Amino acid sequence: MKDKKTKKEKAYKYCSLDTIRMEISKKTYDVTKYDRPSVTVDLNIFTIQHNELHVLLVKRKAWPHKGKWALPGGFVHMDEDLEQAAVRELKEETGVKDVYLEQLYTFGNPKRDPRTRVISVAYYALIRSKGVTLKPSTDVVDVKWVPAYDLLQLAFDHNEILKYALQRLKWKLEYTTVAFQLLPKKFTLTQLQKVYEIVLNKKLDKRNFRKKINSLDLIKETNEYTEDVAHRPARLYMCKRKIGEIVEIL
Amino acid sequence: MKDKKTKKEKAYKYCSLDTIRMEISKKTYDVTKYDRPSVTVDLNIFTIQHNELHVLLVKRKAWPHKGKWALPGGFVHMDEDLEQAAVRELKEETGVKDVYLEQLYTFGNPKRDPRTRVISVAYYALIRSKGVTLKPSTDVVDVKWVPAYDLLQLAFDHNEILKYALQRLKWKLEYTTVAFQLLPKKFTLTQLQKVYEIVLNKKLDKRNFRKKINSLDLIKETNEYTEDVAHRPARLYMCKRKIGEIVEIL
DNA sequence: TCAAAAGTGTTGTGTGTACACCCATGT
DNA sequence: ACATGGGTGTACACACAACACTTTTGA
Repeated sequence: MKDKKTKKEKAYKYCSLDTIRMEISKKTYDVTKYDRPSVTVDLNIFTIQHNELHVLLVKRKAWPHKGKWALPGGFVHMDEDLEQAAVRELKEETGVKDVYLEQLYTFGNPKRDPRTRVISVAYYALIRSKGVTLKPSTDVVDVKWVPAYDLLQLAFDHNEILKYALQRLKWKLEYTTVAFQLLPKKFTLTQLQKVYEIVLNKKLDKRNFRKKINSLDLIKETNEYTEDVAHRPARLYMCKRKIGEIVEIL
Repeated sequence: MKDKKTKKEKAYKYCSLDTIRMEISKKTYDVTKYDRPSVTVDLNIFTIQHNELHVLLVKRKAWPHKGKWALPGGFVHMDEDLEQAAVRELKEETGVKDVYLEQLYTFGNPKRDPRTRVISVAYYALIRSKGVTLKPSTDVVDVKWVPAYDLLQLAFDHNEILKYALQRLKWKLEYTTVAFQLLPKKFTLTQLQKVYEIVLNKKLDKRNFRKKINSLDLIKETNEYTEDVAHRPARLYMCKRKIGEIVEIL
């Protein structure tokens, strides 16, 4: 082992600079000989508004699909991690920040973008839309929340991506603690139940839901109650767990 | 609507070729102005041999990580789908073909490859290793099956990728019908149970396992039995379902 | 006093788990 | 006859589903 290493070092020591350059170019040959695709990130950002699940869309300013609605996203820079790129693009294009992103899937159909070969790594996240101000960047004409189940014609293959994200979201809700990301820090049990009903798109039994949530040690009660409501005030709860933790919920 | 289209066509009709070229270059500006990363696929191919889970590895011929074991994989060509690339690389590097691949995750740490920025889309698959002949391509020194839980030092971030694949594999086995991919077309219930015990790495109760499998309508019995065994022959079964179908099994 | 949502238990049904013995074959 | 894995049933515990009435507040 040691002998070999010494030998190798020696070999390099007496090489001319050109030989070393050639050596390097040989070594990187397989990397540089191919054309490279572009890589983008696309983001599925969900929230709940008016008792409906919404997704964040941007209106495209430029060709291709100029004027169409699309998922926010953009090109990955050479020196940044994929998730970093996603966070950056989201902030740049929409003004939304501080979200916990999760990777969804990578879409690589060679024809999905007419400009060139573009491979897109899709991410998704859930946020509380209260207090978030959307500000379209110079790259897009507009940003808005759209009901996630509206069959809008999106740019590129973004309909497919969104469909996939919605599927994953349902699964995540049943098996992890992500639902709490859609709620304020302090929430009522009915609000929590609504989140499940909206995303899973089915009615749930109040008593069974509460029994289940209580049995899971997910939340702790506070001594605060909803105020100024025209009915009995509801106790507020807080989530005990880390976001995204895996727990079988429903 | 119709009016707009006519207008656009007219606009182009009277443009000089140069104007059109400029137009196109403006349109594609955002795509071409960035350096592009390379994109690879990496494959986690699993099988069962000698009552142990094995993963397919190749020994690297060239820098970087020359001589180290790595997951098979390689660069995605400009005109091929990601999964196509995975299938091609697998066949080229190892001789393995006809596998049902599933996408795992995309790894994009900027430093994961010392040559340049390389983003890797990881895939995984389960195969029956009986009858598969491994033949290393000219790109690699060797190909072999390695026990999946052996803590081998792999090239790049392949240890991390493999760990992730093993986790996903366990999940897949419990919630889908992938286990059958590790078995011959006709198999005994004990063989099926072994697959679960090996991958999940825990003993299962024979009677409960059979009861569960039978209740799920996954398999149909044949009238064939194992032959030449030094004990009571076992009935052979076949899978009724499509591979990868989602069914809660354990 | 009415409207509106909050909050609270019991019972039946089905599913998972633990557990031990006889059977068919080859040597 | 013995070693080896094949094949089968029951009892208990626990989780899930269905279901209705009282409480508290503001208007």
